Amino acid sequence: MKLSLSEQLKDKGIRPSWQRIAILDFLLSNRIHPSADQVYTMLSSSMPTLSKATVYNTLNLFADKGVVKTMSPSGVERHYDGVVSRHGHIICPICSRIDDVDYIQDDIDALDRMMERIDADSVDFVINRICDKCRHESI
Amino acid sequence: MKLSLSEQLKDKGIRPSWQRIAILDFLLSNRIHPSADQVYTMLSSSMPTLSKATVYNTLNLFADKGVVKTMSPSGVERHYDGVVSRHGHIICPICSRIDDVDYIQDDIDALDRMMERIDADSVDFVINRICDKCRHESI
DNA sequence: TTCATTATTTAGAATCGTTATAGATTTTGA
DNA sequence: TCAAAATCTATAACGATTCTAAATAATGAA
Repeated sequence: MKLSLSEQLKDKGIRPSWQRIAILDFLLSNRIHPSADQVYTMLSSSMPTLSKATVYNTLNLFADKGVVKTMSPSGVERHYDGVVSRHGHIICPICSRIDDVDYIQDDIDALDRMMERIDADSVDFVINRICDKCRHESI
Repeated sequence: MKLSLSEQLKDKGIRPSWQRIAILDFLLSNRIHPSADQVYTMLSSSMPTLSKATVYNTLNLFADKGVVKTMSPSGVERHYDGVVSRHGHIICPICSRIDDVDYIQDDIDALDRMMERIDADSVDFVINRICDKCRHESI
């Protein structure tokens, strides 16, 4: 059965304020791996009283509790992914665009072997690939 | 045969100023994956006129030319690795310490298969593991 | 419900990492 | 040797993130 957003947050020990629910909802229905600023900008039109500090606090809280994963493709701005099930990311080294890529069994086996060998808590791939848009523009 | 640092830089199209050589030398002889600020702080005692801007400029130039690799373990500060040959990184999710880990053939095969499949420019593992120091302190 | 307590949100200031600017210095090659 | 180009320096500016203190909202006991 599928849990509501509110119940998903409670499950992770997070009190489900409407701001938190809105931010999680945004991440799950817009899988664009946004930055905190993008989340704030895109939500503030429908939530005029939303504060940027709340967005940062919430995303940090989510990251702490494992509700989101973070990545820093450009190294200067943190981006957030609301989908925490196992999948990889293709990152464009030029524009820092992030796309999802599903693992095939081969990948999962390799990751599992490495986790075992290193005694790791988690292992992920980072895949660098110039995205189609940047590839065309650079011609 | 082994190239001097100066020749290594020339090979990548970088003019080998003594600041650039010193920064590359630091990265290669202190494999601590330092931040720009760490590089600046640790070098400025022996190079009193060194400017922080030079460190940032140089590290950015090195990254552009493929002399170093960058990573953002904590997401707020960029770190630099002077060793660009293929190897993985174990990152402590608590203190952001970065350690090297050599790939075994198995890993390399899996990475190569994934690169082929995705048409990627490069693929790396990101291995999360609480380091021994943090593991002990959390007891 | 009412009240006190605690958690959350807000706005703005402060901080920190990084980049931009402009002038000084060094290097290069004619 | 001298002009042109590249590099370095110091500092200002910027952008992302965190901190602070006050306001608001939620909770639970009486």
